[in-house]
Amino acid sequence: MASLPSILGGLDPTSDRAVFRQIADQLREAIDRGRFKEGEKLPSEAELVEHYGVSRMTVRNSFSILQGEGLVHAEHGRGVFVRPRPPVRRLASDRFARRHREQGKSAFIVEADAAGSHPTVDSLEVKEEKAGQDISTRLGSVRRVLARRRRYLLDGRPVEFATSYLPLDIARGTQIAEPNPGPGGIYARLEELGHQLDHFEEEIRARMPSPSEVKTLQLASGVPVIHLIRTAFDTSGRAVEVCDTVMAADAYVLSYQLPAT
Amino acid sequence: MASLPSILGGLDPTSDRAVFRQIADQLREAIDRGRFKEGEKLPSEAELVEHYGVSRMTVRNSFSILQGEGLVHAEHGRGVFVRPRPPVRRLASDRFARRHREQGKSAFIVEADAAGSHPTVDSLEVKEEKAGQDISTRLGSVRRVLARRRRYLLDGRPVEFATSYLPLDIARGTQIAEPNPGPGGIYARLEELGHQLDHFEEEIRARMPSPSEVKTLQLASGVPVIHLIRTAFDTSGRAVEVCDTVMAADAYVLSYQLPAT
DNA sequence: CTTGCCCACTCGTCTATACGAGTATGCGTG
DNA sequence: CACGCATACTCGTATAGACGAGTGGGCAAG
Repeated sequence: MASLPSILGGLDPTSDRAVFRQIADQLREAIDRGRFKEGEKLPSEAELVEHYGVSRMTVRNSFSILQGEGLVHAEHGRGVFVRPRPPVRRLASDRFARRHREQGKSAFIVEADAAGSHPTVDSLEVKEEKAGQDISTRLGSVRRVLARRRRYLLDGRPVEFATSYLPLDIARGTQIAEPNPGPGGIYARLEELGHQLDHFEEEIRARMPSPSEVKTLQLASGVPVIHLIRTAFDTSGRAVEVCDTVMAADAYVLSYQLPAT
Repeated sequence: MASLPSILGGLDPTSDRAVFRQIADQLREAIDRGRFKEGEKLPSEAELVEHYGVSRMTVRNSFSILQGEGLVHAEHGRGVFVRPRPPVRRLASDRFARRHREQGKSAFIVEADAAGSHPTVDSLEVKEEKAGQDISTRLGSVRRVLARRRRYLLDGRPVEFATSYLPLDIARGTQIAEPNPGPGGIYARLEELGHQLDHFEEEIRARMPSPSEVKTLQLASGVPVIHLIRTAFDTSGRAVEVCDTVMAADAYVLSYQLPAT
């Protein structure tokens, strides 16, 4: 690494911009310009204290800004690093097309394999439970539902946590209530049970994660989540499934095709 | 407000959870339980210092956690407040349907009026410029483009900043290059120019805002942005427009309909 | 009564210090 | 050579204090 003064400038005492913001600005710009590359270690707190002639808390304050922006992450005992942009998983709007369902594996496994990643599914939980207000409304005022919870990982990194809710009168006693729903997933089973799927409705929000989501998805600070709620409708117009998904936003790009008609 | 000890508990010195995290946990839980309501003022730093018997920086540290989660926001000289969840704007996937285009006003104005909000559009800029790498690729290797920039506000609050890029050979000299593109917007003009629209492609990402986005959208800390890139294709398969939109995530829910075929 | 100022309270910024805990390296011992 | 420990360096947590600046209410002067 080049010497600090050659990368970072000095402070402007006449500026009304707070010192810790000025430091954050300089570090951010250096990162943007590629003076610090992805995964690279930034100068230590002590070095910056020395360089700028400020106290350590001021430097830490600067780092905390960059952390909130998702630009860097600190590792206890090692240093502060430029956060690498992880490879993203693209979700195409045709990902539930029937033709993708004919094969054996789940959509997640197939896609990940194709992308050369190592996919895993864990924390599988299948149980009957009371539907929350929102789920109940979306499914048409059902009281109890079958909930299928699972977490998806790519190369060991959790990227998505999803829960499917199905009305008991549809799912109870079927393979949908089993941990392994069989080839083509629960959508294939639903169609076999006579619920020909007609269309899906997806609602998308983005927000900062709750503490429990941070834990489940092992999220770095400064990484939002995408909250997707999908409702599946059969040809009779009935909502047959609601899938509530929370995704690490830095791992996904969602893609949709809209007709212009 | 009830007395502090009745709302907030004490600290657990035996816990290995940091004190400032314990305080943040208690405040978060109190907010979730509704002990502090939306827009309500939290106890001041001094009060919490007194209640917990810790130093002021520790309390501020707790607040900064909650701020990062988007739960609270501080106002200089006034206090720390529970951040109200603003009314959200729903974007339906049929928002570009031709029938919505026949009327005079823009989609944004019509929707906002219907929702009882007061819509504004400002920072209008229309100019020719060099296309960036990404835009150029999406439009099919064009070098220069017409860029239309505008910011949308609801009841005075900025919620969205959008830039439309169009190939010069299509847009130059037409009403599309005027500040006011006329009734139905640029999509109506494109169709009049013989570019019958076929479909749109939308890419969605979520991330923390850059400092300039924080400024433009007046974002509170802990609010991510939704980054949407829409490409419009005409019936010949040509990309005729790319619209790059950055939205305040707390102001939007995106909604899509997908066929199951 | 109105105006304007003062003051108390609030958060914002910054310093200086202390100790704890995780990481990595190198050196000395076996 | 291999192992283990000491040590230096890193960030994490917490204290105590100081001054600045925005807000709002009360009080005094006009």
